[in-house]
Amino acid sequence: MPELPEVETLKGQVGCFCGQKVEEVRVWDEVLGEVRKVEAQRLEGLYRHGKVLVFSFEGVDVALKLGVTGRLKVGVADGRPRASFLFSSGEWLHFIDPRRFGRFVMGNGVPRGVDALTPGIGLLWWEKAKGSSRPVKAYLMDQDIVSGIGNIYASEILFLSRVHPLQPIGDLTERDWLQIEEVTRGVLQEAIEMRGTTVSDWRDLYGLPGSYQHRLRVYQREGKPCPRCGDTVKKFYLGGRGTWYCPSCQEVRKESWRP
DNA sequence: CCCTATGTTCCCAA
DNA sequence: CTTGGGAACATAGG
Repeated sequence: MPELPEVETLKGQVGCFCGQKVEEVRVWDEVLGEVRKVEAQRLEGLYRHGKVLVFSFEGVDVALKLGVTGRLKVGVADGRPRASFLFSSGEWLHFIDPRRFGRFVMGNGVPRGVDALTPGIGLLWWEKAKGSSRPVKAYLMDQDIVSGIGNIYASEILFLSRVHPLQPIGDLTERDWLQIEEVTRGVLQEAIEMRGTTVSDWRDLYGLPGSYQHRLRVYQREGKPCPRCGDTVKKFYLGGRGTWYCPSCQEVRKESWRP
């Protein structure tokens, strides 16, 4: 799951716990034992940086990294929680995470790259891409440059930008990057409005799936027709991750001159 | 049994 | 130094 739109969805929904005190913490997976420190503390605010949701308590910030299958559920837990929090309203907030890659990081979580919804990321991408031959898909997913984009949205953003996933980033122009920024913002905002993408585990705070999966153009659509030109969507692996694209719409561009 | 899967991090090699 | 591949983390599902 959890890329930027899913985490933003949770942030909005968890907002109802702001101002409340944590009456009790139950830890079912001792790896997460440190999170007991929030007991008896008031939740003062919530913010999101990339894929990380930060709970700001009176005395400490707790950054939640959801990993692959992490999610939050209010009320009755569907699945076995790794940790549960009782708030003063009497409601439980459960952290469910079958693959157990998620973590609570105590203390001021160090922000990494710039959040993907920050205006100006196109120019940032352009500046940092100069002279590099990295494939653009890996670059969009590099959380140390711009944080929040994962495997699903990277594929969709590149399709809508008409850029091949293997495109060397140093050969893209300023204009290309500004276009990619615009597409990125559009995709992420639309996915937030649709409460994220449920292709397997993702559910929102109330246990409901998102609906952006119905809007996917290429992700996990190998062999199906491209929604723009009708050609067949292809798949390959990049960095161990499935990568989908339309071979007609997304061609690798190269500079006309080479040093 | 085999393969795949929304994330991150580390090691190794070209 | 840069980049890609693979493994590890751990589990579920087709």
